[in-house]
Amino acid sequence: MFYICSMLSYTEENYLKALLKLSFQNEDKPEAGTNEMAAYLGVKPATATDMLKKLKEKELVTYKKYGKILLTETGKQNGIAILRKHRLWETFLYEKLDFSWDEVHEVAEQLEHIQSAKLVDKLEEFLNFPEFDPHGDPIPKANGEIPTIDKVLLSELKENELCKVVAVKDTSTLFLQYLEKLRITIGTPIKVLERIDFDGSLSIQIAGEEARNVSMKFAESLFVKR
Amino acid sequence: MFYICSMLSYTEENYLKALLKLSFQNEDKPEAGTNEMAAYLGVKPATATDMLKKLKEKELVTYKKYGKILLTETGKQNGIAILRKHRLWETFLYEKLDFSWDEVHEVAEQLEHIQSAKLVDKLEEFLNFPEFDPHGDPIPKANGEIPTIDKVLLSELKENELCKVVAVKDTSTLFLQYLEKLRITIGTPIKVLERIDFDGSLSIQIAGEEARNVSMKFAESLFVKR
DNA sequence: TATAAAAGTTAGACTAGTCTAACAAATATA
DNA sequence: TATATTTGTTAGACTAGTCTAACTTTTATA
Ligand SMILES: [Mn+2]
Ligand SMILES: [Mn+2]
Ligand SMILES: [Mn+2]
Ligand SMILES: [Mn+2]
Repeated sequence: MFYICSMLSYTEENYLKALLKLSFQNEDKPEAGTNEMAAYLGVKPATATDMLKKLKEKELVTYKKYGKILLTETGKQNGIAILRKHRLWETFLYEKLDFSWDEVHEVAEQLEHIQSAKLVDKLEEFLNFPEFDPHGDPIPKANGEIPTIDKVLLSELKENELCKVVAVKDTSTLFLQYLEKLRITIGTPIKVLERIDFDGSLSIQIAGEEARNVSMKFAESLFVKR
Repeated sequence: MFYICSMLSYTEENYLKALLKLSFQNEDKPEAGTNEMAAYLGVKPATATDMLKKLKEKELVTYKKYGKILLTETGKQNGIAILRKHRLWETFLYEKLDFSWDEVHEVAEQLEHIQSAKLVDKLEEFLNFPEFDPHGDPIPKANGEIPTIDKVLLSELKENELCKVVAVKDTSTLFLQYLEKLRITIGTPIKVLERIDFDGSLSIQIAGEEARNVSMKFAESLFVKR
């Protein structure tokens, strides 16, 4: 794969991954803006502009003054490589080292920058070629392919529909710990008992337990499979 | 342990570990000089001087202009913490990911800087509390203790003495790959058949195989236990 | 002990990544 | 369309870590 250029700094890698994540987020248009990017990375817009120029120089993004930012194919493949490492490490921490799913992200943010092609491939093998990380997000393959799964937001279900949790949209500690408290994890079956039109909240049954009301915000943060 | 201060940069950590390694190397006097340190780290003396001032400011080393450098207790404990991570990661790569013993060091140089107390302790547990890394070097415990083992250089043995390999002194790829070629690894039994006074070389028997001659340089690079 | 060599320091410069403050362009809104 | 708001850029400054070149101190040696 001639795409993956290995002389990227820790920081450049973070920008590429951010751009990739933003391109997933803004589904239709995979473009991003300077401010959006800066906000995502926790830096000031001026800082993002500078880095953008550098990434453009290296042909990792296309962009012109006051215009939108788009990853080039090389930029995208590099971003995917980081995302792959991130999710493999999260899986390692979760599966092998007993980290909880709200703890893995922070450490994977560091581990994703370790440079060693052998390491990532061996890690994947050691984990038995997992397709999804602890949050249900797809783990890119070595060739850059990203597994897909059909999923909808819990909020999209109709009354009496049955489903299984497949991923979390919100990966914040607060949400993940709330899910743990509700004993919801990847694979948990949920039935929608009632939709409350007033505020968009739902009455749901978790793994056959007694009914429980969850907010619209909650229902829009959980991906399920019908 | 109030010793471990976590706000050390990647670079500061490398300086502390280098100082610790040098203090082991110069057994009697655990001091180091500026040039020695710079050479070890692959930077120029001027660079080392600057960093030294910073480490002194943080009370991680004691040192005065034109004087020798010594780690403070805090500096030492921080250095030990890095060394612990380095050796645990080397063990992980070797034991779990099938890295060879000449490949582990480079990647562990990166992994040793990952910040997460939970990670290192869980990793140690996952590896079953190993006492020695793939090169036979002791892995510091969480409390800073460093296991010891009595070992001598192969070159110190007399004719007809029997021993087992316990560690390598030289961890260069060239030496490690040579050992592999000779089918010598940690635990391999060796018998000294003859000492050649002319050049300090030895005739040895490796794991009961036929006799073989090894140089003085070789014999001074291998630690064994009688 | 005088001098040469080795060891160590200082001054000044550079890069990567960041910031603030001022400005410019694009977009939204009245 | 004129103006206000949002979005993005530039200029200039700062920090960490590095370098080279010139200088100083210490140590070794004749
Ligand atoms: Mn994550
Ligand atoms: Mn994840
Ligand atoms: Mn090593
Ligand atoms: Mn080692």
